Amino acid sequence: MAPNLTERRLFILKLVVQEFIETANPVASEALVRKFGLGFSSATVRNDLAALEELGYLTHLHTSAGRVPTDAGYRFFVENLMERTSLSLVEQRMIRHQFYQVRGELDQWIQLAGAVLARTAQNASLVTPPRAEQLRFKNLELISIHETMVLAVMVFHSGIIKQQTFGLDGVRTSEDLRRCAGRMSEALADLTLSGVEELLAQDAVRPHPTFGEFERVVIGLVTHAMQAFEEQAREHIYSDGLLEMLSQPEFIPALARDDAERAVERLRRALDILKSGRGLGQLIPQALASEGVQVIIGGEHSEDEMREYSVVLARYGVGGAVTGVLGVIGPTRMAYPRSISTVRYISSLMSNLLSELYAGESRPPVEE
Amino acid sequence: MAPNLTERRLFILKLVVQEFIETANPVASEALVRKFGLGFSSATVRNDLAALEELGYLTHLHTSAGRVPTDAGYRFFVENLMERTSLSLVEQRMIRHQFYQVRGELDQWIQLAGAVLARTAQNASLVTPPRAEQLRFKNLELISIHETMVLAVMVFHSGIIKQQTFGLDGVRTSEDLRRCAGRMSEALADLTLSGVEELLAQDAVRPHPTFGEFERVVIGLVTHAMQAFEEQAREHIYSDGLLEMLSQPEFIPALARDDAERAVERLRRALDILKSGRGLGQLIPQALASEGVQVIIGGEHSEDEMREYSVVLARYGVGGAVTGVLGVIGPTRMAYPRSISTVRYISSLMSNLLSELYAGESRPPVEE
DNA sequence: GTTAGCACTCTCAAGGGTGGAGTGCTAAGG
DNA sequence: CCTTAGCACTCCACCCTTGAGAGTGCTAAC
Repeated sequence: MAPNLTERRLFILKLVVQEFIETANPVASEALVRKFGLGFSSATVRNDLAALEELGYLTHLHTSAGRVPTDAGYRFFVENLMERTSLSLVEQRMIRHQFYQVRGELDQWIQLAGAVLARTAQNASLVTPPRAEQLRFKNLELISIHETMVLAVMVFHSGIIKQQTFGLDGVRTSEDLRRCAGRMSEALADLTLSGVEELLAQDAVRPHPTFGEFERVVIGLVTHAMQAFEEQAREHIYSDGLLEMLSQPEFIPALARDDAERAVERLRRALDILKSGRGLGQLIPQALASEGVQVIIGGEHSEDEMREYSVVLARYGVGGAVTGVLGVIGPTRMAYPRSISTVRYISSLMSNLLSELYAGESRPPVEE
Repeated sequence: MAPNLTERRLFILKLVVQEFIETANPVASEALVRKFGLGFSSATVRNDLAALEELGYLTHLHTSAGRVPTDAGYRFFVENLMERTSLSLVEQRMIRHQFYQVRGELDQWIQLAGAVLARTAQNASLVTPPRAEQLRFKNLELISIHETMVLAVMVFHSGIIKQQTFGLDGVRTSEDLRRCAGRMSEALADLTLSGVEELLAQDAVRPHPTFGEFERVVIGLVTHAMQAFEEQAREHIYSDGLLEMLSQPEFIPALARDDAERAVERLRRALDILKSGRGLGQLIPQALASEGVQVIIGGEHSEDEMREYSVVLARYGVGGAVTGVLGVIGPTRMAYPRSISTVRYISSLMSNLLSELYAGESRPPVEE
């Protein structure tokens, strides 16, 4: 800690950050003294504020404006000043209850997690589906939709399902299809993508005794589906809470300190980020490789588009087996303590649910 | 047609609407004469504009402002003045090509339709998944995830799939599960929701000979899934193109005639409508029951929230069997000809794709 | 090191004036 | 009777000014 950071200055920094987070207005020396009944005068506070500005933790937009935290200021706040809180037990219980109501429906969890994150942190949320690092084939079913049209349902370990329809050359009975599906299921069981590809390659060299044209088409289909999935899983990000984020003053022209113009421009930018995932860059893979809650603040992003946003992320999942990332995204003036505790809670809740699903053993109840 | 609607007045009305749609600025008499080289003076145009205003097709916000179409004006334009155009062949081909690339993946169609609609009409889009008016059970598969956890995959006619995991009391082998699934598949085959419910009810009165506790749990699961689906299908609307809609001047404060405030308020409203489907009211069921492209303009909506928006909708699907709705939503100042032709094209394209899938017979190629 | 006092800076909101755009009306012309 | 030129009138949009208020930075005294 820098030498000229006295106890008092730290305290004042903390107050400034908290106050700005709460009110979204630049905070003035006088106001601090008044609001918190500090035992020293506003002139003293002014000196300290100037010192904190010198250190790079605060700025002000013009001479007669109050102070505003810089990214470094938020960072310092998050690392050293913030009190580590948890969601209230009531909130925790309400959240658990909601998850209980959609038990068994994995894809609902993701949506629910997104919605709860957004609502609780009052910002946008993003969730990636849990992803096994390697998809393993489990089972195949072929269902005739009509004479020449077949629906293939592929089930993978970890409960992921892909469906795909395709046309036939000739007509096949359902019995025929069922037998074929059984045969294929056996042949492909437990294979990963590379395993399936290998099988296909071998078959090209020395044709498999029981495979016909049809079987090869199906294997091609499976390969395609697995490839598509691996690709898409890397990309696809579910997001929610635009409306919640929009209720932040940064996006409300009347309240925005600067031009109304910019409020909307900001909004467009935010939408773009959430929709395309552009700007998130390496954040997701990075979070997947880390433990605990990651906080990335404004200019710390590698992407310039994110200069005005902060992201709070955490990994969830069981062991190294099935993992995803979830988090909150919002303006740098974000209620970090709340966002962090929300993300932490939801990620551990999701981890528990997943481990119940996959390991059959539940961890001790989530507690903070 | 009202008696004092001369040829010329109709022509002028058409020009005003087109011009306003294009520029988003109130259109002045002088400007019309200049831009289109009309063979009569601005004073004449002014008289006609006044007459058209008298008839309720135009307004102006204050004495010295140009004319703006009313909802009735748009309506008249759409019904009587607009030229019925089609998408260019190049566009049609590009769109077809994109659909070709995701052939076989039904849920991708929906997303693609949403994206294409939005991009082509430069507004937000909404698409409901194709829905059979009655879900019919086809097939069930039970897959053991681990000892006490089972994944149920339910397949319905029309290729809809639902999955649900659930816990077991005891341990069961996969062989056991498979047999059970086969038994259940047979028992429930081709039943609708009410059929399954009836079966369950009968079983309560006089227990089915081959059903055990486990079978009853599974039937309960199926019922639940079917109920959830029927409920959700009614509700769930996929939407896209927020960004496209945001690029309309109505949402850009600098260009909005009125306050910047309102541009953002409008936006929040639009987001809310798209996310919750609130405000769409009876539109979807109505569109499902109609043929052709429906246009609902501003105040014609039953819901007041939609006063500033128009919706262009069309049903798609095969016969009465599997149908959905897709369309475009945007400010009343919408490029109706383009929106309508886009919606018409995409809906007939989707219908073709679906009929290929379900009927095995393809309609003649889509052409306008 | 702390504080009171004060000059200075900058924003924000309100007021007033001006130019321009566009209409509505009237009276004259075809 | 329809069309048109001319003109007064209205209202917005923009600019400028002004004054109040907020908050700082500095200085000198404690």
